[in-house]
Amino acid sequence: MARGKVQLKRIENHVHRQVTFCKRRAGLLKKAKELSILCDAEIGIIIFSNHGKLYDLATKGSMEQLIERYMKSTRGAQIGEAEAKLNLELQEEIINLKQEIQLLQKGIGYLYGRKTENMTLDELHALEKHLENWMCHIRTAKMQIMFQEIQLLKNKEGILTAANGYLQGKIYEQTGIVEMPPDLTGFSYPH
Amino acid sequence: MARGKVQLKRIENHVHRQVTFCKRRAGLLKKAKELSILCDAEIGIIIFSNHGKLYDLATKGSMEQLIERYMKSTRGAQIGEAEAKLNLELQEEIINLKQEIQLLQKGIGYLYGRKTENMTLDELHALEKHLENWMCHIRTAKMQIMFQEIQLLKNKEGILTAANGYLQGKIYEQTGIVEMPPDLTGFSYPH
DNA sequence: AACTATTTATAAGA
DNA sequence: TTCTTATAAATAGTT
Repeated sequence: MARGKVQLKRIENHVHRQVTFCKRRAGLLKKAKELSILCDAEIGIIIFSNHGKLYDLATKGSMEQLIERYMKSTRGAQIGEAEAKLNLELQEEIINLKQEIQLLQKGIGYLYGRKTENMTLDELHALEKHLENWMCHIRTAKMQIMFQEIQLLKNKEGILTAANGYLQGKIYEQTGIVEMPPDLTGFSYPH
Repeated sequence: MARGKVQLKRIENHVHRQVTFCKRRAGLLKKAKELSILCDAEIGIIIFSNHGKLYDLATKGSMEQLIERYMKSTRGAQIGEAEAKLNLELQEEIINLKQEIQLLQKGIGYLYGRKTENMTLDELHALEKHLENWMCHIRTAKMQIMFQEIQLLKNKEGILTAANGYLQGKIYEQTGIVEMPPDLTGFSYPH
């Protein structure tokens, strides 16, 4: 626009392009600010240089707000907002659940008398003993369940071993060959 | 910029403002397109008129893509993605908390005398961990109380020792005799 | 970064 | 709105 018309195409000279980018970018942003002030408009400009560097401008409020407004204007509602709302709901639910847990824990505490906050040393001692006792019971229960499982597995093993022997006998009858099961060396069958 | 300088402030005349908005908006968008082509830049412009009407321009791709790029450029990750992730995490936490509540409810049932028949091995494991955690808290509370008592006793000891010395001095003043307290051998006064 | 010859944008008027 | 035109602003090429 001065000392020679410019062709509307990519400037190939690297330095020249960089200088022009600098000048025109400043001009563009200035024009945008003027338009915003003169005509009371909300304007946002995002510029990525060919090297990926970001330049931006938002008159009136932040670019985020402007983008929000843009989203609302182009689509009915914005996805992000719905997600944010859901997030808040979930967080509330978590708070509620945590309160419920606290309540339950207090309920357990009350079983033994009082809240732990106001308890004396002796009471804490007593509670600790109770809890140890409870844990002992739980461990016993666990042991029982595990023992039962072991019994069950042993039974299964016995049945399988018997079936195995039967099948081997069958094979011997028919072929005269003593067929052994596949390699199970190192695998022991306890009784 | 012609036939008279313009003041950089809101144009009060409604019609005049509307005309200027039209002209300058066109100019701004033209300049943006030129800059984009000449300097190989990606540019987005969002304009809301004072009446809320939207005008926009995105060189290279869509405004959505540009906003995506802007988001990535300004923050490390994108809000939407981060929120979606957060949502999943929150939902997981809710599930965990609900399980915890079930566990505690079952545990309370057990406390009241019911047997552990209705609890699985995993549940018993988890309950055990809970109790261990609780016991840990209780032990911490105990330690704090004991530490406070020790501090209190040390203070008392200091006061009594001082009083003792004062009284011995008094006795010596009046009788010339160094009066020792009753037999406390084997009892040490730490500092 | 500063300078200026030109081009471009645009304010006011029609 | 659009066209015209005088003038302000922007800026390409140069230093």
